[in-house]
Amino acid sequence: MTEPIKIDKRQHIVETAYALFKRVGFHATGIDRIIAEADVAKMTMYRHFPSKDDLMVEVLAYRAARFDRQLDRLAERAATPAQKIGKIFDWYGRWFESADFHGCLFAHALAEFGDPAHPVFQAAARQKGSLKHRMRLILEEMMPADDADSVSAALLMLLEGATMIARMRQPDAAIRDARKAAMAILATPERRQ
Amino acid sequence: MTEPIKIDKRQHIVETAYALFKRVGFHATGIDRIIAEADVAKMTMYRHFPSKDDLMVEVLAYRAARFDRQLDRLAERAATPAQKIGKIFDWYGRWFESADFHGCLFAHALAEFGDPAHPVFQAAARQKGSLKHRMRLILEEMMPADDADSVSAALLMLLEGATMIARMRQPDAAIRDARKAAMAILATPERRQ
DNA sequence: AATTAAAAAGACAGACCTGTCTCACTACTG
DNA sequence: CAGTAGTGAGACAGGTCTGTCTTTTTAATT
Repeated sequence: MTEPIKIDKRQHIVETAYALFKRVGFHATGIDRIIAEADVAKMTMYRHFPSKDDLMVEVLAYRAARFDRQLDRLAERAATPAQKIGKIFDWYGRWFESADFHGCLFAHALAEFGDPAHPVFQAAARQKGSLKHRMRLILEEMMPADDADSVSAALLMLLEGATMIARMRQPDAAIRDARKAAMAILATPERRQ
Repeated sequence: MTEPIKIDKRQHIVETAYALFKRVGFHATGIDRIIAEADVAKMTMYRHFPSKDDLMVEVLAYRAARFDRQLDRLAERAATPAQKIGKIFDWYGRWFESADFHGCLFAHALAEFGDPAHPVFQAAARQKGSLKHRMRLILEEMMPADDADSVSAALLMLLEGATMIARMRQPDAAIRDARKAAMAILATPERRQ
C-alpha cells in the first residue's frame, strides 16, 4: 500500500508533462493541469523549471534522448547499412500501431512555435537534425557523402510525412508505402549531373 | 484617400485570421488580435462566425480552395502526367522560397488539434486527402491504380516532409532532395509480390 | 535529536481568453 | 422619409493562463 519512498520529482514532472504535451498539445496544456496530474505542488515545478518554456525544452530533450537510445540499440542488431535503415522504418511502423500514438512531438513543437529563435523550436529542430545525421552516417557506408546527404534528407521526409499521414488514417499503409518508396530511392543509383 | 467603399467584411476577417494563424499559430492567436488587425468590431466577427472553431474551419477551407485553384491552373499547362507532378513540386519550391513562408497551415492545424473528431482536424485532413487524391488521379494515367495509390502516398509524404524541413534550413535543398527522391520513385517499376 | 532542504497547499496578481451584451451610428432600400 | 440590417466601440462575465509568494509539513542528514 505504501507509495515508493523515493521518486525523482523532477523526472516525474517531465514524464507527466510529456504525456500531456503529446496528447493535448503545448499551448493547450496548462501548468495547473501538469501539476495536478503529476500530483505535485506548483512551487515544486517552478523550482525545477523556471518557466514553462524550460519545461518544454526539457521534455523534448528527454524524449529525444530516449529515441536515440532506442535507435542505437536497434542499430546494434543490424549488420548492413540497408538493414539499419530498415530497422528505423520498423521502429516507426511499430510506433504508428502503438496504442497511444499521437504523432511526432517534435513536429508538433515546430508547428506550435514558428519562431526559429524560440528555444522550443530549436530543441525540436535539433532532434530532426540528429535523426537526419544518424541516417546520413549509415548511408555513407554505402554511397558517396554527397549522395548520403540528399538521400538521408529524402528518408527523413518520408518518415515525417508518413508520421503525419499515419495520424489521419491507415498507419499500416503509411509505413508500408514509406518503406516501398525508401527502397526505390536506395535502389536508384544517384546520377550526377 | 478614401477607403474602398464596399469591402466584404467576412472575407476580410478570414484573410486577416489566415495571416495570423499562419504566422502565430491557432491557439496563440486570440480573437482580440484578429479583430484588432482586421479593424473590425468583435460582434461583426461573431455574427459571421459563431465561434473561433468556425472561423478556423473557414480559414482552412478558404486556403484549401485557393491551393486547389492554383494547382488546377498549373496542371492545365502540363502535357504528361510526369510533367503535372513536376509542376506540383515546382509550386512547392517557389512556396518554400517565398518571403512569408511559415510552413503548412494544415499540418499545423493537425498538430494543434490532435482529436480526429475536432472540426479543425477534419478540415485539415480533408485538404491532405484532396492533395493525395489529385496526385493519384494523375498517376493513374501512367500506372495501375494500386501502384498509383501507394506512389501518391509516397509523394505526399515527400512534400509534407520537405515542407517541414524547409522551415528549419535550406528550403532550396529541401525541394531539390524531395524532387530527386520523387524521380527515383517514379522511375522504379512497382514490383508486385 | 537538531538542522536543513524539499515539498505541499493554496492564495494571489495581472494578464489574457472566448463569448455576450448594450447602445449609438451609418448606409442602404422601399 | 422611414425602416432595417450591418457595424463600431467597448463594457462585461466567467474562466484560464503563467508565475510569485507565504505558511505549514515532511523527509533526509549530521
